[in-house]
Formats: sequence, structure tokens, C-alpha cells
Amino acid sequence: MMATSPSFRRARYRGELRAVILDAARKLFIADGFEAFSMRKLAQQVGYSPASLYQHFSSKDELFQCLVQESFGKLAETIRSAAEAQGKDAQKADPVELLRSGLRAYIRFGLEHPHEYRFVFLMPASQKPSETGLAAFRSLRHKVETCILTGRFRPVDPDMAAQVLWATVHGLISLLITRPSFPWVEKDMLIGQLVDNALRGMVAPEA
Amino acid sequence: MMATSPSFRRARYRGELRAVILDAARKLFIADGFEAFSMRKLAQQVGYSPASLYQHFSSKDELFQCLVQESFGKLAETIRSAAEAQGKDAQKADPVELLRSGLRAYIRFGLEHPHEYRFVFLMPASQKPSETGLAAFRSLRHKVETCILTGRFRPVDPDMAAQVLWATVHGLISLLITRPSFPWVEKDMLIGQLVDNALRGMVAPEA
Amino acid sequence: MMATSPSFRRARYRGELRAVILDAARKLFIADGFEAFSMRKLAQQVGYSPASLYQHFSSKDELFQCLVQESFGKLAETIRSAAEAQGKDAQKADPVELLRSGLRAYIRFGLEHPHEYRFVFLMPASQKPSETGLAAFRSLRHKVETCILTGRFRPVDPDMAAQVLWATVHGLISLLITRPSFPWVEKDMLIGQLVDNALRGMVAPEA
Amino acid sequence: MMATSPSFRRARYRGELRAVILDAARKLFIADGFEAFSMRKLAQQVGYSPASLYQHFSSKDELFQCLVQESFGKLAETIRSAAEAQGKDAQKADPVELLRSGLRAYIRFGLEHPHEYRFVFLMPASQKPSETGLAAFRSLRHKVETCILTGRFRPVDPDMAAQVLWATVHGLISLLITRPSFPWVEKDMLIGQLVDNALRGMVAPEA
DNA sequence: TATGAATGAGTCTTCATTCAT
DNA sequence: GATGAATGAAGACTCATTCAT
Repeated sequence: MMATSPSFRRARYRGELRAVILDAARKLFIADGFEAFSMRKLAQQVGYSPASLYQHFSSKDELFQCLVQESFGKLAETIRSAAEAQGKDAQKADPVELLRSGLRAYIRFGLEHPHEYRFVFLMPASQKPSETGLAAFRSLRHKVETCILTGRFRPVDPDMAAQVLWATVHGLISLLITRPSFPWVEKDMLIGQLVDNALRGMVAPEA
Repeated sequence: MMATSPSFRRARYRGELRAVILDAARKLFIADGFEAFSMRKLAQQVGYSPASLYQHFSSKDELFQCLVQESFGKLAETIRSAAEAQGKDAQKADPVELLRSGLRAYIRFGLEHPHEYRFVFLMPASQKPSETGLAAFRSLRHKVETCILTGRFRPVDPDMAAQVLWATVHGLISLLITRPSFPWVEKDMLIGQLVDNALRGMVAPEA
Repeated sequence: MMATSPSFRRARYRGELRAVILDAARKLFIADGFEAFSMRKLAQQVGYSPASLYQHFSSKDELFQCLVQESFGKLAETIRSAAEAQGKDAQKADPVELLRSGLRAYIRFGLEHPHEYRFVFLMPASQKPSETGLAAFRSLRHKVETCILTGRFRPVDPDMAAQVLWATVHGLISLLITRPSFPWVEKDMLIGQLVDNALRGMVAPEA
Repeated sequence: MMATSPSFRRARYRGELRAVILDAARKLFIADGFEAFSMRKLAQQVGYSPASLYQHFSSKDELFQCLVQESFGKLAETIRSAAEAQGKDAQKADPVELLRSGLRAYIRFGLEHPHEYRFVFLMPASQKPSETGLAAFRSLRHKVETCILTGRFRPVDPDMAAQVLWATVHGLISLLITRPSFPWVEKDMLIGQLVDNALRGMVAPEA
């Protein structure tokens, strides 16, 4: 890696270092796993002394929390932009379709950013549900509510329905991430079927 | 605890020690988490010297793998016995109902033995799917196949359907385990709805 | 504290900073003890960067020596002013009473400025007796000499008598400072008795 | 030092290591002071790896406490044996003389074992007065009481008198230890005078 | 003058593991 | 079987200090 070359290091702008360190940290977490991560290794990776890291992050824990926050931010951003993209024809469009594409976007994000997803959902987490996390869930529930209010879904508790959907998609993402060597069927089809199946179970039978 | 008393130790039969050690190890994992586990603490818990453990397990890793195997065994056994319990009237009974109660048994096991489930599915796992695991999955797929062949399910790829179901229930278990502080709705209802919803999405529309 | 506000800092005159730093350093020593003191913490307390301190003190050690000097100065000043206060009627007054009040002033200083006293006498000291220290001792010896020359004290070596007295009062100060939780009797009485007893041992028996 | 030679090390008997480590630790404390002491240096001195020390002492602090205890033990033992040595003719002997020789023994111990004394009285101590320490003080107070009850001392509070005496002798010891370069008068005479003077101040005037 | 960045040396401590007894 | 002793490697983190800006 060029990262350790002094000339490269000297070129870094002010304050950029936090980002550089965070990137390297993420790589290490990804490569070696949560347990194998150490400040020493990170310092080596970045090309600095271990002590240097502590000028940018007060502790290993703070650094890790930053990583989680970043990942969560990306997830939230993805969800939000996906929602906005469809916001235009939201009124005309079938709310079930909106929900379907939202769920797919969520799964896609998880699979395309497995490490971010890991940070957010598959790691010894700070126990309290973050406000951002709750906001994301509320957004999902809102979509579900629309489906129910418009009669497209059976009349069920929107909280419960949203939790069922979240659990469903989370299950697929986490299994695909943590069991990559399982003989899965073709993934896109699997994703499609999982989402379709969950929604099909919710839609009200046509009069 | 009496476990550390010499007299108690002397009473142990040969080979029994492996079990004693494994039990203590599990307790430690449960109590302190994966990261805090160490051979030293285990030895102290058992009442032996750290060196002694190496006469029963060649390494920390082997010990851990044994723990995983044990947990997996319990899971497999639970599933199998649940299946057998219903096997008698399997021919008469609705295959969808068989499947439903199987899925519920799986979820129940996960929630009643969160640590076992954690060992099997939520830990930095040895990557190859174990034969026992595949067997368990095949058992699930078999039930799904029956549903399809009897026309109770839409005609879909049984592999895919089984994977969808597995992901669905796994998602709920893992979220309930790792995010206990999320404001979940009443659990039994949630479980029921999740399973019902997934199955409802699969059953063939009545002619 | 306002000490860290830039506006406050800007108001400081040149050279004043040394004093500000020394004051903060003393506070830190007092609050956290000698071992916990560090340049970093000092810098933080003062509101400057650690590097800044090195423009005012060449090293941690120099800074510490300054602190000791300061403390010693206060002690010397206290003793001297106490002596002067009684200097007026020195000729009429009983020299033993002068000595008594001097010793009491010394003890009082130690107990009222335990940290100063600590700096001077209870810390890994630079080994050579400072000139200031010797001067202070000479002042004590002079008072003793007067007692001897006027026949109020037994005819003993004034050096020895002065050392005995110094050791006696130092012992009380240092024990009271370092063993605050010992079940001491009432302090003022203890001080009075200690001084009175030492002097009583020295006065010549009345003809 | 031979201490690091393997052949020497191998010769060590079981359990002897604690003593070896403690001795080396004391030397280090003496040589470099409390602050400069580190487990690393100790390990190097003893010829072992740092980790080894932790099999004999659970922490740096425990090791230090052992050192203090040992020193205190020696002090207590010295005092006690000195008392016993005179116990035979205790009834006939002048109680003041008993006290005098006790105080001298205490000072002698402090000067002959300055490091022990340092550990016990001149170091950042665990704050509560140890039971052993209180016992030693009570023994001193008892001697004082005898002097008072037999009319040899003025009728004063024995607690206060004992504290005055303790402070007096402690002052001399600690100054002689920490200020070795001060121009002291001849030590034996100084000791004699200090003790005699303190006692002289306490004895009741002859009728 | 002040400081952000950097660091080499050092802190205590824990770990899994080995080996002679 | 069991263990006391020992260790190399690693852990997070702090320190006083320097230097270019």
C-alpha cells in the first residue's frame, strides 16, 4: 500500500486524517473481524505510530462508534434517497409497490455494503436503539400504514406488520452475509421471492 | 460453588471432565460474552489450572468448536423430535400445518436457547456449512416439497421457498436476540404473524 | 473556569503566563498528587496546547523546581515576617517565648499550606540543602542561641538544640499531613503540648 | 548480576520466588524511587519476563503492599523484641528508662532500615491506619501510661503524650533519612538529646 | 507565540500456550 | 492427570518532548 509512504502522508490536508484513519479501520474490521482489530494494527496500516491515533480519537471505543455512525448514516441516506426518488409519483403509485421497492433497496444496500450493515446490525451493539434507527423504522411503518389505510393490506397492527417485514429482510441479509458458502439459489430471484412472498402474505384478498 | 472443591473434583469419572469443562465454558460465554472469554478464566471457574485444560482440549479453538457442535446438536435434536412428534399423523395432517409448527418450534428454540443459537448462527463461524446444518435444511425443504407436491403451495422451487422461510425466521430470532431493547410488539403475536404471513404468501390460492 | 477562554487568555500580559502556568500546576499537584501530574493535563487546565508550555519552561523538571522554589519562598517569608513582627519588643521579651511563637508559626504554616510543605520537605528532593533552607535554619539557631546566652536554656550546643527542635516540629507536621486518618487528639492542644514539651526540656532549672 | 543466569534461576526452590522478587523490588524502589519503579524493570532485574511476575503477584499494587507489610512486620518485630528484652526487670526498672530505650530502639530501627521505614511512613500510603500500626502505637501509649501512673510523668493525657513522643522521634528519623546532606551534628548525640529532651519535658518536677 | 501532528519509549496487564515435574 | 512456572506476543493507552508551520 502507498498509504505508508511518507510522501503520501505529507500530502494529507488538515483534518483529513480522521477520515484516513476511519477508512483504514473499516478495512481492518472487514478483513480481520471485530475481535482481531487492534489500535496497533490500525496504526501500522495507516503508517503512523499507535500514539498518533489518540490525537484523532480519544479511544478505541470512540473510533468504533464513529465507524458505526458513519455506516448508519450511509444506510439512512440510502433509504431516504430511495424514498425521495419515488416520492414524485407517490400519490398515484400503488403503495404496495412503494413498499416493495423500499424493501428491495434495503436488502440491496445490505448486500452491497455488507460491512456497513455488519457495523450497524451484526455487532455487539450499544444497546439502546439509536434515534436514527428508530426514525428509519418509523419510515418503514409509515409505508405500511399507507398500505393498510388504502385497503391494500389486511387490517393489521402497522407496528407488527412493519416488524415482520424488517425481520424478514434482515434475516436474508444477515444470512447471505454471514453464510456466503451456503448453497443459495440465485440471489436476485431469492431476494425477489422473499420480498414478494412477505408482501403477498399481507395484501388483502381481492374482493 | 462446589465445583472447585477437590473432593468434588475427585469424584469425577474419567472423560466426564470434558463435559464439565464445556458446561463451565458455556456459562462463561453466556455470562461475559465471547470476547471476554479466556482459558484462564475457564480454568479458574472449573477449579483446575489453565494447563490442565489442554489435556482435554488441544486448543481454545477446539474447545470452542465443541461448544458450537453441542449447540448445533441440540438445535438439530429439537427440530427432529418436533418432527417426529407430528410424524404419526403426518399423512393425514395438513402439510402446511406441519411446516407451521416446525417453523414455530425453530423460533421457539432460538429464543429459549439464545446462547446456543448465537453459537450456531451469530458468531464468527467456521465458514463451511456443516453436514448437520445441511441435513437440518434438507428436512425443512422436504416439508416444503410436500406442501408443493400436495398442491397446498404454489408451484415454486422448493429450495428457494425453503431458503425464504429459513431467512424469515432467522431474521426474527436474530433481531429479538441482538436488539432486546427495541420496542417490539408482543412477542408471541409477532412470531405467529411472521410465520403465518410467510406461509400465507406461499399457499396456492384456492380454486 | 474562564481560564480557558481565549478572550481571557488574550488579556494576559507577557511573562504573566509563567505565573498562570505555575498556579495551575500547583492546583494539579494538589488535586491529583505528584504521580498523576502530567504536562498534558497541565496544558489542558491552562487552556493551551502541551507544546506551548515548553516556551515557558524548558522541561517538566524545571517547572517542578520552580514550584518547589516558590513554596520554599513562601515558607521563608512566613518565618521571616513572623520574626519581624516580634522583633520590636525582642529585647524586652522572653527569648523562649519568641522561640515558642516561632515554632508555632512554623507548624501552623505547614498545616495551613500542606502542599507547600510537601513540596519542600516531603518530596523526592534535590539533595543539596538550598541556601534559603540553611538561612531559615540559621534563623532558628540564632533564637536558640539567644535562649542559651541569656541563661534561659541549659548550656547546650545551639546547633544540636536547633536540630532537635526542627526535627520535633517537622515530625508533627509530616505525620499530621501524611496520616490524616490517624486518631489524633485535638490538634491545637497537640501542637501546643509538643512545642511546650520540647522547650520545657530545654529550659534551665530555676535556681 | 548473577540473578539473571539460568543456572542460578533453576536452582531456586519452590515458593522462593516471591521472596526473590520482593527483594529485587525493594532494591529497585530504593535505587530509583517510588515513581520510577515499574514491573518491566523489576522483571528485567529478576531475569524473568514481565508476565512471570503476575504469577506471583496479582498486580503491581499487591506487590507493593507486600513490601510495605514486610517492612512493617520487621518494625513491629523489632519493637516487640526490644520490649521483651527489658521485660524481665520491668517491674523494678524505672518506667521512664524503659520508655527511653524503647524510643531509642525505634529511632535506631528507622536509621538502620531506612527503606523499611520509608515504605511504612514516607510513602503514598493506604490511608487507613493498619491494625498493626495501631497496636504499635498502643504499646507506646501503655509505656507512657505507666510513667504517668507511677508519678514519674506529669499527669497528662497519655494519648497526647504518646503522640507527642511519636511525632518527635518520627521527625528525626524522617529528616535524617530524606536530608542526608544537611550538616547534622553527630548523630548519636543528636538522637540521645532529642529523646532525653522530650522525656525531660514530661517528667514531673521532683517534690 | 502558539499549536497540530507526530513519536519512541514506556505504562500495567492479559493472553494462549508449553514444559518439566 | 495435573500443575507451577515461565514466556513471547499482544492489548490499550499515556508520557514528555520535538518540529514544522
